[in-house]
Amino acid sequence: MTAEMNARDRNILNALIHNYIKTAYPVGSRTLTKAFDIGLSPASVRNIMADLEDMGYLQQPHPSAGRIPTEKGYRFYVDELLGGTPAVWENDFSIGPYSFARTENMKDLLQEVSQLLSTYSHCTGIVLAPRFNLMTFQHLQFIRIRRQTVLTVFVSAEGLVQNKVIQTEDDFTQEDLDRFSSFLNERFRGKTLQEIRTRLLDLMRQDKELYHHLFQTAADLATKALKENQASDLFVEGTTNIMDQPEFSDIEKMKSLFHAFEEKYIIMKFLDSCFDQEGVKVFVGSETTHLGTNDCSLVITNYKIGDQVLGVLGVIGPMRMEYSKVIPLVEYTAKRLSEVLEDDAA
Amino acid sequence: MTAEMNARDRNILNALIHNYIKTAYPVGSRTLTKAFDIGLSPASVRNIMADLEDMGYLQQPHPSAGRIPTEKGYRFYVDELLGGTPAVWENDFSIGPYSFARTENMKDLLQEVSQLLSTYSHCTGIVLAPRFNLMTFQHLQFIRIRRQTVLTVFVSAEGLVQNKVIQTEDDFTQEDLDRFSSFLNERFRGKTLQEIRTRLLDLMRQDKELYHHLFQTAADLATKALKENQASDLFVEGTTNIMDQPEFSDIEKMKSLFHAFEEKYIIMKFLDSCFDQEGVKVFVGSETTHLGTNDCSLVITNYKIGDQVLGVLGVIGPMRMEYSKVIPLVEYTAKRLSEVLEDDAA
DNA sequence: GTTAGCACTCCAATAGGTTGAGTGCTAATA
DNA sequence: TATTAGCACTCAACCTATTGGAGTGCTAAC
Repeated sequence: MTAEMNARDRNILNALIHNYIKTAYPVGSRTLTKAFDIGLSPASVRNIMADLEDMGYLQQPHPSAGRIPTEKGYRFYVDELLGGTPAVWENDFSIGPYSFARTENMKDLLQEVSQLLSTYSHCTGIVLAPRFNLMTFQHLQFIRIRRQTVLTVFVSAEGLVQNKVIQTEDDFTQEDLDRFSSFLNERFRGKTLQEIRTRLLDLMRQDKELYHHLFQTAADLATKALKENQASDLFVEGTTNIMDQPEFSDIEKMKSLFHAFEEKYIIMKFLDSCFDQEGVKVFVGSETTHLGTNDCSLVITNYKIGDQVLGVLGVIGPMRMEYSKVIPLVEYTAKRLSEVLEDDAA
Repeated sequence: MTAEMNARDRNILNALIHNYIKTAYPVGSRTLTKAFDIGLSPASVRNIMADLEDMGYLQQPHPSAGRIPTEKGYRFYVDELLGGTPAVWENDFSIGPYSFARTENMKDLLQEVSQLLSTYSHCTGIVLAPRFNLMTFQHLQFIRIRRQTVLTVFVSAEGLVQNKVIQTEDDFTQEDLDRFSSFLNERFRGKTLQEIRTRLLDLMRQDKELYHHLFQTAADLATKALKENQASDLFVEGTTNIMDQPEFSDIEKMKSLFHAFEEKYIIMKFLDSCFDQEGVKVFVGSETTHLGTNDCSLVITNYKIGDQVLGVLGVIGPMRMEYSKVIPLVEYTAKRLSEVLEDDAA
């Protein structure tokens, strides 16, 4: 039953999926022989298509219609038929003036990247901002806002800025706070937050008497300031692109997807789980069910500085998306972003 | 033709619009006499409805259907039929636990307000963050990021924080920057940015020799830091609520509205223009055409500290929205937000 | 001025008929 | 044995009545 696929079968499946991605209509045997130069008659193609359906790669919307790919079909297409060298598949994906400015503002940069992903893919672009945890300490500043209330400003070496308001037990003057700041900055610059946090914990656990009061207080403030922050940001752009896709003429499907766009943590949780996986990952159909949808695909990869993974970016679109363009696009974009950030950090 | 409307006409119009808002179906004469206790027969109601149609308040989707309100009808309903004391119309709009915490983080607060507006209105909530210009100076801090690059952190008395990265001609040490900061903070605390900006301009125009070098440089940095910023933020929540409305089963209509949600400046520009108008403003149908839609209504008002208007908040929804609930909701929310901010500033 | 009655209109839902794209199967072909 | 031509069949999509129901406008009676 689940026999091995020969070259001819693969060829047919490939052509059919290509055609369906382009037209969004079920593909019949005749159409296929006309559009692609397979050296076979429609009748032969029909036999092969019937086999492919038996194997679970194709399905018929209704008994006398053409075939459309199943989820398994897409999976096979992505894994086997597109080959192994993404950048080559369609490196003519007319990237044109695809270069984002070395923006001073990290948020603007990430939003622009998301925007570009959406523009070139005609789907929705997503960029998960760097995880707070993984950033490198550059500067921490305390600013007195009012009694017992302090604004903390953290600047990472990567250029990301995080503000946080904290409450303190004592009421410090700005001069006190400045002293804490410079004390911490001297010691922590260049270390990752993760390192710093564990070190802070260790030190604070030790006997208070052993340490200078200044240090104790500064460490306390720093701990509060650098505490695992509110979830980092997610940039979602080009959501309206998705409304053009015929598969979303069903309002209910669209609603569940937009719900995920609105409640960003849904998507973030998903992206987080793929944080450490290398290379471009493709999730098809029910593999994205955590987003509240079964009809979407997700193409993502991570971006980094050196070996340090920072965040995740990619594209959300209908299952019937142009993988042959989107996968290289996502790969290329991540590479470019990594480069830009690396230049910046240098 | 456009004769004066008598009490009976108004009564019918009122009942009809109420019914249509509830059901979203065209309302016939029979339905009306059954649902509301008007002391008239369907035939009489029909005559009146025909008059109201002549006057432009009602229309028929097709010749033998019931009537639905026109834009003019809604306008009249909002202006004349709802009466003049919003808070009283339906003060039972079950506000329940409607109280937002005195959040430390202004952004979270405004987002929460937007969320609440959407939840209670079943439409989309929008909150325009305070205009940068109108805020009161509390603290300005400079943080050296790298050569000739400085992060400026501005804290307003209202509790809003703005970060901005600027380039400088000279390469200052952190000590230099700290001196500039404290110099400026001493002089400017409590003044509005508008005041400060004009004063900075005046002073910088004067002969450089007259002034201390420190002041010149500090003023230069401050000018850059406080320059009319990127547009302030807009918080849009509950966009999926709108998908439930039958009027948006037409994807094209929905798309244009979501386009406005995505390109926030479209909405912001509109809100900006209503900045100084007192009280709750209602825009019906084509009056919201700047948002790229003709089928929506917008209910907004401003919020403030004392007499100082800070920003704008409100609700976007279909023309057929529950004005009698939404208008008091918007008014009440603005009042509550103003109170919270006032408490905070004190 | 109000209302009952009636003829009329039009949408919406239903059923029947036709078309066209596509299939599966079988028998003929290379 | 693999491939193909031919044929009968299926089903969605479309068009065309047909019907039922809700609602109107008008007129005549109250």
